[in-house]
Amino acid sequence: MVPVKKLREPDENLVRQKEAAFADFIQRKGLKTTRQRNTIISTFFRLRGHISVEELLNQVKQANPRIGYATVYRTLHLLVESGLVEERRFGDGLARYEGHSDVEHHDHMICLECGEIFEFFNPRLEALQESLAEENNFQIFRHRLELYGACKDKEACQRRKSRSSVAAQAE
Amino acid sequence: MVPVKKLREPDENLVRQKEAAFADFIQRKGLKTTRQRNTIISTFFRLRGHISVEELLNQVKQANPRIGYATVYRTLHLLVESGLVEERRFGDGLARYEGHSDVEHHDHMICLECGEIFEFFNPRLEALQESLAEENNFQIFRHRLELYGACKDKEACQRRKSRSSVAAQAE
DNA sequence: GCCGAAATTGAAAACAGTTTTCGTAATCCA
DNA sequence: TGGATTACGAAAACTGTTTTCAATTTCGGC
Ligand SMILES: [Mn+2]
Ligand SMILES: [Mn+2]
Ligand SMILES: [Zn+2]
Ligand SMILES: [Zn+2]
Repeated sequence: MVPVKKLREPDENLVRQKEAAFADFIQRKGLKTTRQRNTIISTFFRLRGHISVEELLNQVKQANPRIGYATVYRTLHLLVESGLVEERRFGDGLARYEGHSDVEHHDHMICLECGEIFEFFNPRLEALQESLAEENNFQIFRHRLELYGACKDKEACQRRKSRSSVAAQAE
Repeated sequence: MVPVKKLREPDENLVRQKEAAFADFIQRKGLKTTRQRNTIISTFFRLRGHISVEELLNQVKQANPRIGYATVYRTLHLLVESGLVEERRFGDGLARYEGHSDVEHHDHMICLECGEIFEFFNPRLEALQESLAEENNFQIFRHRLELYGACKDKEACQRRKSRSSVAAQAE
């Protein structure tokens, strides 16, 4: 029931498809194709999970060490604007990015002990939000739902939980 | 059905109760009572809504212009630590604080046009989250649910919505 | 291919919100 | 009331992100 999505290995075909979609976007906007942007997006799309700027830059530098933060930030903004990528913030002060294989919306459970992030989607939950909004005469554009807690099945997370109590949330 | 909470005028008795609770907290921690902290907390508890640090400092300065950012930040941390106040972040890059008359948990709807924030609580929604977590062997410590959108009943918000499309979310 | 306007890059500076430092002042218990 | 301890406030530091700016690259038209 309501399975947590497993993070897929990025599918090479899908990656190419996205690269093409981004190229389209760039062209439509009258922007230029550059070596750096190509490096950045192809690196990004081949990563999985919720990637921070620093993580991405580190990977990118392996392909081209001269690429700097500014270009990565700028390219991520373009990716978001293109709709191919979503920005997330889970309260650790870093922006994280995910470019999902499927465009589906989903929500997150974040383990405060091991940092693992589970993704889930539940239609009843979504519908309930809609109906609550409706009742208050509110029109939802988007929402965010994050459950913070601990993995129950990992001894490590349960062990740590007992001493460190609830890890403080920074930002 | 599932009423949006109206922001109450802070009740003078409740405010005094909280001031006392904070004094207790300070004492239990072996900290000292200071004029500045008293000014800050009594100002804070008499405000309503989701207060930013700058907003609070502005108010505080009316009582004592010599109080600075550092002390306000430090006092807010203590308030959060005491459990009397919660920190919120709605994606505009500012921390906001609320000290609720009732300790109840609640979630938020945020109008991206006029900035108004509605609070709501729905037991079915909460229960559904629990059961989803259960299914994934996840233990929830806390969660955050925010619905971003627009007031349906304010012409201004509907008007603006049509041109500015969805306001971008900064942080 | 070459020109040149327009876009892009990268290093460094700027920014914004928040935290820390550090010298001075206030608190409060023995 | 002495004096160890805690707090204050201004300014500096910090962090993640954005902007600036001079130099480089792109690309449509010749
Ligand atoms: Mn995700
Ligand atoms: Mn609230
Ligand atoms: Zn959802
Ligand atoms: Zn809730």
